[in-house]
Amino acid sequence: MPAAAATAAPHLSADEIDAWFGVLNAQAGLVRAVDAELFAAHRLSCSSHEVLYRLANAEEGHLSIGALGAAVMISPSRVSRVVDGMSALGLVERVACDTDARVSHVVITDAGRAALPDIERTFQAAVREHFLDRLTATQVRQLAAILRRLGPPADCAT
Amino acid sequence: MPAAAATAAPHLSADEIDAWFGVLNAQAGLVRAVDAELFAAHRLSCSSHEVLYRLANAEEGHLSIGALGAAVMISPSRVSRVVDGMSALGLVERVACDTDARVSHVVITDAGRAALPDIERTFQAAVREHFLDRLTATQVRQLAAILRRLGPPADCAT
DNA sequence: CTGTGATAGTTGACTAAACAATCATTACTC
DNA sequence: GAGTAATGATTGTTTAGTCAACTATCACAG
Repeated sequence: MPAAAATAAPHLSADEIDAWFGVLNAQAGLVRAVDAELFAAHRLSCSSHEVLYRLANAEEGHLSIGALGAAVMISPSRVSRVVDGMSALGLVERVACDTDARVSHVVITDAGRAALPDIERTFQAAVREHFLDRLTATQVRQLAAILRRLGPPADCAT
Repeated sequence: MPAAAATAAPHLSADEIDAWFGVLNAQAGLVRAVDAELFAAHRLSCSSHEVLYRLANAEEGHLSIGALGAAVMISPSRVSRVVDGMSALGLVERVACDTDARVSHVVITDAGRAALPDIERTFQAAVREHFLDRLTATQVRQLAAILRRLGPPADCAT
C-alpha cells in the first residue's frame, strides 16, 4: 500500500468507490458494445433505440419532445435532432398537437412498427450477451431495484 | 396495458429492462450532477477527476497514457487531450520514460497533490449527495459486487 | 546490423451531447 | 382583451468523445 493512497484521504469505502466508478465504466462499456451491434444492424444508436422503444410503449401512442427527453435523459435539443434522423429513416413522424400548437407529438410510423421486432431482436440479443448473461437472475433483480431508486436525478423539484 | 406493448414483444422481463435503462439513465444523471459540482469548484470534469484519482493512487506514482485510458475507459486520444488540459492547470505533468521513449509517464505534480484533498472533498460530498445517500449500505455493497463483474467489457481477449 | 512488424502517443476529422438564445404559442393578470 | 410571463421546440455554438492516419520508437528475424 503506497503512501500515495493516504494523500487521497479516501473517506469513501472501497465498495463506495467501486460502485461509483463501476456505474461510470459499466455504462461506457455497455453502451459502446450494444451501440455497435444496433448500428451495424439497423443504423440506430442506443438513444434512438430508446426513443423508439418509449414511443412503441407509450400509452397514448405518442410522446412530446420534452417527454421523450425526460424518459431517455437527453436534452430536448438532442431529442429534436434524434427525431430528425429517425424520421429521415421513416421510423417516426412529427404530428402537430391539436390542443397546443407548441408541442410536437412524435409518433411511431407503420414502417417503424414493422421494423420494431427486428430491432428488438438485435437489441435484446446484444443486451443479453454483454450485460444480462454476465449476471445472475438475483443480481439483475437487485440491480433493477437499486437503479429504480436512482431514477429521477434528485433535482426534480423544479 | 395498451395493445402497443405487445408489438414490442418484450422477451426481456421488467427487471431486465429496468436494469438496462437504469444503468444508462443513472449514469447520465449522476455524471451530470457530479460534473456540475466538480466543474464549479475546480474546473474539472468527471473524467479529469478520475484521471487525477488514478494517478494519485498509482503504485508507481505514474501511469502511461494507455493505462489511464484503460482505467478511465476513454480512448488514448481523449486521454492525451485531457492530460493537455490538466497539465495546463498544473495538476499533472508528462515525464519521458527512461526505458521506452515511446511512452509518456503522466505524474501528478506537487500542485496537483496539494489540490487533491480539496478536490476529493468536493467529489465525495457530491457522490454522497447524489448517489450514496440514496441507497442503503447493503445496496451499495451489492452494486459494487455487480458492477465489478461487468468491469472488463467482455472483449478483453485481444 | 538492417529491415519489418508491432506498439505508444498525437493530431485531424467527425459524431453525440449540452447549453444558450430564439421563436412561437399559451396562460395569467389586470 | 392587451400585455407580460411561462412553456415547447428548434437552431447555433461549444465540449467530450470516437476512429483513422501518422510519427516515432522498440522488438525481433535474418
